[in-house]
Amino acid sequence: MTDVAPDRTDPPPRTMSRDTRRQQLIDSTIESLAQRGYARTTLSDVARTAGLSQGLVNFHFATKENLLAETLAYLAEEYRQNWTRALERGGDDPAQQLDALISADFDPAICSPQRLSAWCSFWGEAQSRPLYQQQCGSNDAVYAQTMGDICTRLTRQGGYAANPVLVARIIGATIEGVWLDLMTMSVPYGLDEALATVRTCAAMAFPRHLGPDGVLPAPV
Amino acid sequence: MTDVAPDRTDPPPRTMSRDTRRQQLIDSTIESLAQRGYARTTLSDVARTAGLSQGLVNFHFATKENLLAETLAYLAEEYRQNWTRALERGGDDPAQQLDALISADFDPAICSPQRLSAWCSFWGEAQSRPLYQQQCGSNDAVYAQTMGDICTRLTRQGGYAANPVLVARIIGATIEGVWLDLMTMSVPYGLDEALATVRTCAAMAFPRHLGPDGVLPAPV
DNA sequence: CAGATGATTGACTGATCTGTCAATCAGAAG
DNA sequence: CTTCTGATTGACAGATCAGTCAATCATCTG
Repeated sequence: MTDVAPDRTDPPPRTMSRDTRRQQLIDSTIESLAQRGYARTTLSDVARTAGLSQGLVNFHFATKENLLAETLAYLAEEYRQNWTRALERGGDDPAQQLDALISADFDPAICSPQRLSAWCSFWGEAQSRPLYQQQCGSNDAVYAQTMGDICTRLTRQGGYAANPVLVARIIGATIEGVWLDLMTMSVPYGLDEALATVRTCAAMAFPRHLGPDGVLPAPV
Repeated sequence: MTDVAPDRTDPPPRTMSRDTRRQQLIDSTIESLAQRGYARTTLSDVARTAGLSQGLVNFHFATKENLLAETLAYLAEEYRQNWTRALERGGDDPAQQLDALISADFDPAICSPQRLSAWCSFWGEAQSRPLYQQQCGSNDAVYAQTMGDICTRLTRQGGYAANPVLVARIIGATIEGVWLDLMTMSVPYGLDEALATVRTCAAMAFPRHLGPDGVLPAPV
């Protein structure tokens, strides 16, 4: 909850190792989730992947459940920061913002096979674990609200007829569906094609502002 | 593989009990997956839910892995039959067929919270289990191909400009994304609103044939 | 160098779960 | 009624895993 990102690093060399180890173990957890799935991920796996002894996992995270909860929190925060920063770079134009939001979701750093697999592991278990569901849900709600606001402004600005909340839901659902495609298809398409797919979806809703390759040049 | 659906029931009373038990245990497995998730589903759970002794699960399915594989096969077949039959009732008109395919995916029998949870459990594990991945993937490929064909015909017939394969992918992704919404949102919208969302997506692609409430009356 | 603090190890424990199996039971066949 | 076949039970063995803990190691402080 309090210390997700490794901050305050430079001056004191004493506890630096603690955050390093925690991050190392979280990384190993993500890797193990991706390679072996949630059900078969053990603390021994995580420790071995990190090249550490298994007792250390309990030392730093107390319980397995806590390790997994903090791993999910890390992924959620990483994801949130990614689209938040992309949005800041998008300026004030809603079309630019919408495209920034979409593009951010297919940033290779966020959308790697490993990350997608880890996310999917949590989705599969979240349904029966209120803690996970809450963690996924609260973040998604903020994202959906942001997407809704952007679509509302773009609809108003461009004089579009469709219900912007519904359009935002469609675009958001398409993003999640394309993610699932990237995971479950035996021969998935690439990130560029995934991005083009969602952009095309957005272009169907806002054809005078967006195209399959991003924001259109001249809004007249 | 061979006997998924409970057929040949009436005349011989001898082995009827075998298929009954198998189906009973598969139903219990789905229930347990939905309530406790994949990782915490045990053979004892499944047996207790079915009101049977735990030894019986191994007697009928040999291994836990086999039970889960057959449960996934049952879900996949149930899903396949649902959209296949809906498509048969859709006649030859591609617009009718597309709407039938979309509607079928939100049939309460298929799209219940329990079924969605069970599916998501398998998705979460499928990444690391080739058997599951293959089973999910092969079915999805047929579905995607069918959706692609229908969109191709509708595009040709209606003189639409967009790439039908891309449109089919968008509609399919939206369906999967809406499913995820139904699972992960703390306050999800209803099946009617889910269906309206996907129909609106299809209407953006084929505005002269489809609307938010289904097939439009007059194709002129 | 000596002492203190915190990180690290790996063996161990207790609990849980899967799969086995001998014994039992129910119903059909003779 | 007796026999036979297949379903069913529940106890059990073997394996795995999460969490504990005493001992060790590294590093910093005085």
